Amino acid sequence: MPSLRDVAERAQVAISTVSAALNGTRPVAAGTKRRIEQAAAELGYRPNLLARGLQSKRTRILALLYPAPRSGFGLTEMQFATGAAEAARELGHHLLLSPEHADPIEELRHLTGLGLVDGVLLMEVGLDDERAAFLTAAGVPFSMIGRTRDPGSIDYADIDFAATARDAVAHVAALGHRELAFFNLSSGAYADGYGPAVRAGEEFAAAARAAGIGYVDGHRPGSAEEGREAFERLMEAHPDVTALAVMDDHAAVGVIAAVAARGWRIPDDLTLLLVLSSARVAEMFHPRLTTLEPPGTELGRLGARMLIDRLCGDGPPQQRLVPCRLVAGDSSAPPRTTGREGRRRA
Amino acid sequence: MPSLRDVAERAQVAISTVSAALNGTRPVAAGTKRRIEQAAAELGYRPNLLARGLQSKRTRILALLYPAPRSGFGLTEMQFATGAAEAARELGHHLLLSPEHADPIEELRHLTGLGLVDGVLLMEVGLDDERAAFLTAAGVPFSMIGRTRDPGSIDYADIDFAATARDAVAHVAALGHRELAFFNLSSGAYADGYGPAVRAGEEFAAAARAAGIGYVDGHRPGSAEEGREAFERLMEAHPDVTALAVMDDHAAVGVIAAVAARGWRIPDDLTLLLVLSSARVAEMFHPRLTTLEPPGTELGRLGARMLIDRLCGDGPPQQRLVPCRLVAGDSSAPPRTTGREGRRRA
DNA sequence: GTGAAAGCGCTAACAG
DNA sequence: CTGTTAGCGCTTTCAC
Repeated sequence: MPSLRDVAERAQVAISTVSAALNGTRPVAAGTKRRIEQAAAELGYRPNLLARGLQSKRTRILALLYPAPRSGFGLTEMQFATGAAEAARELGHHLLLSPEHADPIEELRHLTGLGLVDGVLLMEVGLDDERAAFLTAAGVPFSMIGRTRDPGSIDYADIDFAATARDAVAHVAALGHRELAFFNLSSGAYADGYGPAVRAGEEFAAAARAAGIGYVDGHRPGSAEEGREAFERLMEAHPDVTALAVMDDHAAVGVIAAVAARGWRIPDDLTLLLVLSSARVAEMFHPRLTTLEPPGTELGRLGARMLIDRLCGDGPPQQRLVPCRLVAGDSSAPPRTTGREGRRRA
Repeated sequence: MPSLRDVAERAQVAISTVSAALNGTRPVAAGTKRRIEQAAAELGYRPNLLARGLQSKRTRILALLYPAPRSGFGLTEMQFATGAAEAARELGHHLLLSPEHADPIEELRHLTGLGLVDGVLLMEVGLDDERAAFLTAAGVPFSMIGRTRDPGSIDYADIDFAATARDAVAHVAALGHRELAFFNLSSGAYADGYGPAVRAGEEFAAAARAAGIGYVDGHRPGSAEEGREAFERLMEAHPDVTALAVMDDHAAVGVIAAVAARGWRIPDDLTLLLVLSSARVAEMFHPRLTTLEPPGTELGRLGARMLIDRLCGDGPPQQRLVPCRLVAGDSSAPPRTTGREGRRRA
């Protein structure tokens, strides 16, 4: 690998001049600059990032803290990573994929102490996330995909649950539904403080209220079996519900089975929405479910970009909310008009 | 951040002694060593990886080349990344997630020229992969998840398609099936030289032959619609087929629809196997499909580990094949005994 | 405009 | 066993 010195020798100038010419750090005569650039090109010179980083205290490397995959982990989480990696790349940075284990704080202390990364990207952020508190205290630049309860001036990109809920409610309301039920994420799979579960729950309730349509929640099925049970209990207690929004993929499988078991069909007898699941998963269902697809790639990109912005200069905190995209499938239709016999057609 | 010098001052020894004590590079008196370790601990000293890398020419950073996600991309690819990142971490290394774009070779040249990474991990390896050729020529250490047509002495971890096919065939044969069909990956979604498609195709044929059961292939549906059509054509041409192995998730959706359309049920009238799809996807189906689940995490781990082995010392090339895990679902059963009316029960 | 020189934090000879 | 010294490749004063 050729170094600055090799370029300097070939161009017959001093090392510092080469550095200046290549980085534009200070004015260099046009002719000299051309000579240097040519020499660099001929030698295939690439700046050594380690040397540069050692000197400048900036490595242009970001770390994405990647929690150990748990149930419910899927495409969206992977999109965070790929989106962040792409955005980083476009902005001349690199992305380290840093798996988290038993003691996130200790690992964070270690990682940031290495001098290897300029900043950290947090995902799967809890409402009271200790990592965020630690990084703030340690003065390490970071941004979040998701957000804590009170993000203060921390940069973050999160799902706009209010808009998502509004869109979902508007979608079913437009079809004529007057009674909507909501199955939240299981309290088992996620700690109770898990942001998406809390926020989605609140916002769906608010959106339904604002739209003046009936609303039932309280169920939190986390598996197909629980989904089946939840749906049966729902129909017992609230037979007038005609539309259902489900957060958990597996629960949706159970709901579909339960619907079939009572001789009903989707969408004729029940409008089913899958919330926070990717369209790719929705396509696995038959009929294809209407989905509120989380903007995973976009959030990853935003998270990386705002972190890089922060590293470069400091502006005001960037806090972005992006709604899920409603992808209409074949699981939404006007409400059934009778009880058990299915919807009458005109 | 405290440096070696700070530790040296506090312990009243020379910098090089601290380095030696902390790295075990050369013998250090027990007492001195203890003093040094204590000083380091008190200061919270962390070695600066940049400085170390600059000097030692080893950064302990690996790059995983991550192709732009395309259709058919899923959990398995993510598992490569998380598995590799975890294994790297356990072995004291870091993993850079490096997205690939238009010109993989140029990007590879760039990445390796930066001096940032010690080695490269390739995934989605083609039978004639130009990246492998480039890295070999450039003398950059690398390993592959997947493999080229002729891997020579390159380290790789790949799926054991022969064992996978054998297991799948044995599974259906044990249930009593005598006629198996195989739907390969679409030639559209993947270039014709895509290893898994080619190898799985060959090995399923071989396994069926070896087991002495009838075998039909040639279909390559890449979507639900194509899956539906393929199944109908299959049943027309080969009405005696009772078991079907499908490589593409979406095609499986179509097959299931087609099965239902002709009034059949799974598994009573057709045993359906999903090959190379994660159990998580299989659970989305109803009934839950029997799956041959690719060892994504394992392959990622192996890939990282063999690369690190290669970087440390050089032994013989490591070439590992890992079979898919057969996860029995509710889509396999003994063959139907009659044509259209479904299986008679005893 | 350009060059010489110091030094980022570390490792690895080489003396002692 | 321990200290001194010389860089790794780069950025950055500071003279000229």
